[in-house]
Amino acid sequence: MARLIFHVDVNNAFLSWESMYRTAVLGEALDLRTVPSIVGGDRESRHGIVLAKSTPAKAYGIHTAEPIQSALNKCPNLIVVPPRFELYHTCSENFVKILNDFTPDIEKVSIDEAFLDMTDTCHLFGSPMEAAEKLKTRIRDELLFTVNIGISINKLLAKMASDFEKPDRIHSLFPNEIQKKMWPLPVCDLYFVGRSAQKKMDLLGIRTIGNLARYDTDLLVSHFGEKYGKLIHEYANGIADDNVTIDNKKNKGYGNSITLSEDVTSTDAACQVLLSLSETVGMRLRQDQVKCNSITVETKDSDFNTQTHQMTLSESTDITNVIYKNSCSLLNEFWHGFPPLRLLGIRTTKISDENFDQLSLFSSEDEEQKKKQESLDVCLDKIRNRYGSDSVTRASILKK
DNA sequence: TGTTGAATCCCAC
DNA sequence: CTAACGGTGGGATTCAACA
Repeated sequence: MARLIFHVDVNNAFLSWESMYRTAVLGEALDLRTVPSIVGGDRESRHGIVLAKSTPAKAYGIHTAEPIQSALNKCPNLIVVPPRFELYHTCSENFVKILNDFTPDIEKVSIDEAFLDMTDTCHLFGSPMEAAEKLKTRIRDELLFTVNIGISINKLLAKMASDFEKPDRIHSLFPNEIQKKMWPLPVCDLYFVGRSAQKKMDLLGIRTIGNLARYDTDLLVSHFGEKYGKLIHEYANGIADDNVTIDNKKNKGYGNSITLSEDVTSTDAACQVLLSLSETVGMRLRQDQVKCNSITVETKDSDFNTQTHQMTLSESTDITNVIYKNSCSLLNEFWHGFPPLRLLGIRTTKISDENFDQLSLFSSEDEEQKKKQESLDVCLDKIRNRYGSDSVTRASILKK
């Protein structure tokens, strides 16, 4: 049975929310949306990239995720404002609340976009266009920011449609419109065609989505592999068999990484960072009542070369100290102070939600030790939840 | 022959 | 003239080890 799918995308999300807040709440006269402006990370601590741009900034060729310095070179009078993540989360929650009035069948893709399966509820609001119009208007009137809405029969086409002309617009992309509306677009506009695939396709003379759609499937498979070759060919033809899945998906991994304000050149300093990362990752595992059975340590050196090393654990864990100790030994396997490290990260995978304790093959002494560390984590979690994450700090971090 | 683990690469936002 | 360069999560591919 044919479905009706909406993709709703907040226009320039962080920047819209920021300027909405500044004008409506702080009473600032300037609307950042009307001038070349960006929300950007802190350059002092080396987090200086573009998080969101205004439409006038985009006209200067400024892209999301590019270095702020590079953006400033393109537009010297660019206005740069710091992010307010708590605000954005609130905006996102309000956004989803309104979506919920149109269908319960919502898949939130990220902080600023969602798929809606409107198949069963659209009739309550009129035609698909009328329903989208009502949704868009409610968000604009009540929340003071604009969205684009894409309408089609599957997620891929709906998403492609929402990316058409912006802002504050509704577009449909039904199968009979693919040739006219989607095929003329550059191939890199197609979902899942990133930098690498685009480069390869350029060499093959594939410039538009239409070129790709009509390209020989077997030839694509030979260049891009069985899986990806077929997928991308189907996408170019608007074929995607995907359901809107209501978000109860569980994480397959939990990770944290940080670019340090200064390169690290000693194992002591590096392990201190790993401890802090172990704390946050461990806390998230315990919060979700899951354990991990594999740990990966990631490094990025001063030349931006990244490396990862991983290990499987003998026993699943959610204990901060176990994650910490193993992370340190992983790092010590391949790094001894050189080259200087710009970034450190920990990622835990092989997640299980077993609520039972696996029988230990080890001594009761080890069991005792484990129980102690578990209750230490429980205790620290409680204190931090009640009094804030800064209320307790490891002595080893204070020493610095 | 097929599976697993580790390292790397790719993609999205 | 060159540098400026985030964080999180999902997945595929490649290779070696192993069953």
